[in-house]
Amino acid sequence: GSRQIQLWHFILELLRKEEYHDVIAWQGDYGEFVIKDPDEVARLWGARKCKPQMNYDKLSRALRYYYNKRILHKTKGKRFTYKFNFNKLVLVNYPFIDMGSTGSSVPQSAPPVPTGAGTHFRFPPSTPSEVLSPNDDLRSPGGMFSSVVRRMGRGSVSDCSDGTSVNSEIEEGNIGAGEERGDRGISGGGGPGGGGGGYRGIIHPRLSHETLFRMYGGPGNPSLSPFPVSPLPGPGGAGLLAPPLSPALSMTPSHLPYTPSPTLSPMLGSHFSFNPEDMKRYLQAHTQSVYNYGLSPRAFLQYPNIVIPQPHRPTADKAGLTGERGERAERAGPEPPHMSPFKFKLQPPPLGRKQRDSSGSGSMSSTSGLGSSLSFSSDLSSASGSGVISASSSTQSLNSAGLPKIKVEPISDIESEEEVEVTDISEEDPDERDEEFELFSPHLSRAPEHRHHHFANGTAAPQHQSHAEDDLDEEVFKAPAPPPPGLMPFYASQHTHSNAHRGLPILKSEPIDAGDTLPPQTGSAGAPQTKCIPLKLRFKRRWSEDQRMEAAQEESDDKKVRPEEERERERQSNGRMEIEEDGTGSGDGDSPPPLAYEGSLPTPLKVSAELHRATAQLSLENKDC
DNA sequence: TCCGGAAAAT
DNA sequence: ATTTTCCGGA
Repeated sequence: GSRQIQLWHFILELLRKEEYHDVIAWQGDYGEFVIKDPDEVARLWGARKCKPQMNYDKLSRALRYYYNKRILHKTKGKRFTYKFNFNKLVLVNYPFIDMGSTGSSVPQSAPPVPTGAGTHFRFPPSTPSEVLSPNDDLRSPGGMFSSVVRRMGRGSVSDCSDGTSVNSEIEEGNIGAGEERGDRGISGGGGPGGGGGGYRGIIHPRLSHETLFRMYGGPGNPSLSPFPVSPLPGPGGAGLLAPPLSPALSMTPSHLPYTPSPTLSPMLGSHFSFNPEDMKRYLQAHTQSVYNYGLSPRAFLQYPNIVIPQPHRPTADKAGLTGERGERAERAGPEPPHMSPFKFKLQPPPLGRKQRDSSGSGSMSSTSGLGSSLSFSSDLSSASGSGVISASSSTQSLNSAGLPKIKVEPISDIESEEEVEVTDISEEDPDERDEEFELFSPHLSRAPEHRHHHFANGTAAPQHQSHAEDDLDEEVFKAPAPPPPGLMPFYASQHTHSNAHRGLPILKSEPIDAGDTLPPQTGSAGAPQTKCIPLKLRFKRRWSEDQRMEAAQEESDDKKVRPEEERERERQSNGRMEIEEDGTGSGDGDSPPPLAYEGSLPTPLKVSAELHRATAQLSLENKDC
């Protein structure tokens, strides 16, 4: 039944609608949400699935199945609280988003930074585009909740045989009133504060719907049914109209380039897609968070388009400890704006080749600097074709601005990865690394060229790592399909300045070579890679960043797989107690994302804006029972 | 409450 | 393949 809506999609749907804030809402941080009214959520879910007998017990069982899939985790110690593994959900699917250019707007809800290191650090270097497009959009009213929903031809109304008849609010987000809302809900009138009343009152659902539809070029794609999901009466209330609703759109004159269509949708099986713009932002945020958390930069490897500020690193210094790079950050100027708080090794630009390339710039990818050098083998990718190889890596080119951009080497560059992992990120838990690795590099393959390239660099290292173990991953996490060519313009439009020259990412397809594959590190970082690791061992670790912070209250992984360690860790974690509670007073100031719901929500929500945004854009289809 | 095994249902 | 149902156990 992958065809049908999946529970996590549904949850996300609910989460992004303030109508349901009384029932389920983001709380805590970074993907954490609380089911405030389990019965209601179950009821809604049951309605959607036409399973009147649904109850929280069953629903929660379904949620538990997500644990191993790593879509969700339980936040221990907090009742009815779960957490999305958002990274996976998003990043994996939108590797092609260029994070480099988007501006500094990311700050927001990057999850709490443990060390505080992140403060001065801004991942996305400021760029011209940043200037041009102020990030204020983040806060702007309509921003985050616009969404595009793709519906099946008949998807709009699903009728359950039983009388429940409730399906729809979610599906129809915009339709007039929710029938069932009446019963519980938002009784006060629209949840958040009864005061203003829900946005429904403010925006005419219909109107907004139409408007958006239009914006998206709806006519062209009838299947699209964008609608505003959130009120966000912005300051001045101006935000109600369509344009404001989607800052992304407004910023992107030609948002049209990205027209979610079934075929184009990155998520193949699931009908779930994000607006590229938002994704871009999200990714930025994520990136920042990665930095903040001191995660392995490896995460970036999967995203060729990501430009990482180059710490000065003329030559290959392998063990380069991080120390030095730390502080010279220069903003504008031809130099890379930031240094990364953590140490990682960037792939040295292949000098000789680089130059050649710059002149020749034959095929896009390598020259473009951003071209993706990776390919994801996904259903689509196969469809889309095969393989081109992007050149590797590192060719970096100066952008028009003259900023040297360095692209982190995709998987192919094992060496650097290893370096990173082993040398630099000591803190990092091997497991996590694995996780990350796996998370972000679903199905990658190396092109032969890469190898050569590497050697040329002198970095010939035992490369493996391409690891192909994603078999474990679920569909949802499958590698994203290569961005449709049509999408690319998106970037260009966004970043005319620096990125315009970039070529389209190219897909390279390469059969996964088992031999090459490097199994995720199982534990010993330093240990030599073993070619074959038992499947069990390879099982992915569930968590990544925040998990660690949160202290491990969460089990690290599948007990089954690695019983011993896990258990232990878990024990420790359990020992820990959770203090967080709701927040009334917590000074934390939950930061509901920049969104201002109207006024303020009754309940302080601490939500990761990125999460919000991203989820806001998701679309799902198929609501038929 | 939460966790998962098991089996059935879709 | 995912979810529903049922359920014993912590």
